[in-house]
Amino acid sequence: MAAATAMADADGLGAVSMRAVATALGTGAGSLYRYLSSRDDLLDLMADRAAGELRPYPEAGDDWLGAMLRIARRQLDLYRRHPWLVDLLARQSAPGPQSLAWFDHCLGVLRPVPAPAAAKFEAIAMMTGVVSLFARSEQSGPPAGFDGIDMTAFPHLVEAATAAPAPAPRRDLFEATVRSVLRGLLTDAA
Amino acid sequence: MAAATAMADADGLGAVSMRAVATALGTGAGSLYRYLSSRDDLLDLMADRAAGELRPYPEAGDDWLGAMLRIARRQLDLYRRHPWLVDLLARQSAPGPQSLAWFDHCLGVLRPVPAPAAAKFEAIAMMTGVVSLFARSEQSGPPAGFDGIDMTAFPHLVEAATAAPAPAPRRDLFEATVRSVLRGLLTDAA
DNA sequence: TAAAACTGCGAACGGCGTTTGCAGTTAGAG
DNA sequence: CTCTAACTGCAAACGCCGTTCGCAGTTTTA
Repeated sequence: MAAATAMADADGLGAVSMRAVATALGTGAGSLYRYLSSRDDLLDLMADRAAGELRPYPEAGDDWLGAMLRIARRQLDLYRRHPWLVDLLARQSAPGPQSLAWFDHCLGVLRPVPAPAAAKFEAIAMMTGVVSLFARSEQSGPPAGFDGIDMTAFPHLVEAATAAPAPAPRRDLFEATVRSVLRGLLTDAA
Repeated sequence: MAAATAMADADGLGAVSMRAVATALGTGAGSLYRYLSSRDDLLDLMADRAAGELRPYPEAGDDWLGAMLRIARRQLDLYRRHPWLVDLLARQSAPGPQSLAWFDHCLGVLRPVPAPAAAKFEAIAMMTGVVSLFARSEQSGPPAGFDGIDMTAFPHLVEAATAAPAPAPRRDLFEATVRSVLRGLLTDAA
């Protein structure tokens, strides 16, 4: 798991092949199957191990929203450290103990919130999703140039591109989004 | 593209192999490279073709938020029709003409909004991301059973699971989330 | 009519995840 | 102490994958 994680951090999930991991461990590809049932199994273990890095969990003072925001920031940091984690979020596999512990802590933070359990599940999932969106947009950099495209067909795009570069008031986009999503999903006041 | 799209709709992106597409077309795998530079190229073309299904674009009346919500609903419908599109969102490749046209239309809808162009870009991207999160959560079904796990370590999870099944007030979660994200990112009132 | 360019295509290459059978080692029973 | 059974590490092999290549057959150009 350590070897595979190091390789994924450096060169992405695609670099984590059974042969590469085995080579890093000084053995053959087939040997890994004494300890793992499949490559997906390895990926699951890596994901749960990384989820352990979310500790220590931010504790809720009297305001659950502030605690959830700190939790979201820790998630974002984790996704920055391990960009491949974002790709693993899509997969549907049984969550490991570390992931469950984190989820349990979130439920604990949300305990004073008067909302049904299902709503809290959805809110936590949506928060994780929003964090992953920000992580991904940070990774992918600027949105690719429009080279060799007839721009006359897209007037609004041209207008926006030629506008003033940026007045840059820019309050914290991440915090604002997470806050609005959580408040929108967990409180009656939309 | 039509053959590949049909296969992806039926069995997911993994079923779209060059050999499978070629077989459906009654030829060999290598022959496809006379028309495509790579498999990624095929995927890009499929994505842009699917983006064409977003037409006709909902027109903005006097309220841009309502128009954006209708646009988001059309996106969600598209992702339901073509679940594999969600997987393609992660890739960073030059957007095709259909995608650009859609994006341009969104900018047109947002024209009366007094926000910098960069904020509008971010808002549209975040809306697309949120839609993809909902599409994905619909696809993946219930979040996998907790079989053979020591639940005593996760008290809040147990409490939430054993709580009343669901009071089910449940206003429209999708619309509420999209609305809160757009208003949060494009208006001064957070 | 000859030459040049282009098209379709099957075979082949390297890499992948995974399976399998074989040596070498360890553990247990008589 | 010995024989046997179970387990471990491992390299070779299997069937996929995306992609490249060279060869025929056809069409365009001179």
